[in-house]
Amino acid sequence: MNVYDPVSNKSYSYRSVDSPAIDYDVPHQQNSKSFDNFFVLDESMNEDHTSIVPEYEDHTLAYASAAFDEGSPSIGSSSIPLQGNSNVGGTGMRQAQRATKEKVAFRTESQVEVLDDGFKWRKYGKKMVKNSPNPRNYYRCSAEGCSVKKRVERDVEDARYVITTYEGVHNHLRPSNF
DNA sequence: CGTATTTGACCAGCGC
DNA sequence: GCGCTGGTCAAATACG
Repeated sequence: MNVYDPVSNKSYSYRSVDSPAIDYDVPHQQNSKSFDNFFVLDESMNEDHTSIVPEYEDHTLAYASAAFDEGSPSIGSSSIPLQGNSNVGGTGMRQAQRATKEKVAFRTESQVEVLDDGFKWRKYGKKMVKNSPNPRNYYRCSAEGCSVKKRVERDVEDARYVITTYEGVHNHLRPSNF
């Protein structure tokens, strides 16, 4: 899958995170292998342009990170270095027993906020968040019966980066127009 | 004219 | 409680 960013005039290539087929009947299982319908930038890009954002850390993200570490060495090794705003996760982390939903955050260098990841999204909200001049945008997967959400916001002090957080597991396959 | 987006209102959880 | 904050709803609007 390729995504063209008209502003930076670059074309990004995506691949899916490799993992065995997931069991859609168990959407919230505590199974690190249930992330295979998320997409990350190609390995060549990872070292400088992308990383998993640790600020949403709770059980789920720990699982997510683990999955990426073993499935995708380059991501794991490029690790999780860039955090200037780790205070954001402070309250969230202690709520460990909140019903765990799959939640994965990516930090991606891009001029455009909406990276086309192969799914169709319907925007349903926009919020100004504290400690950031940038708005946060809320999207829902527009396939019916599918309740996957994502939120997109710009990095606070590095406007070149976009933070995208996916939540949930698609109950359908990716539309095949890629 | 049907569908997507915008945007203020509304709501729920949490700390005080 | 009350107020702040983040997340969602929905009516109005824009858009094709």
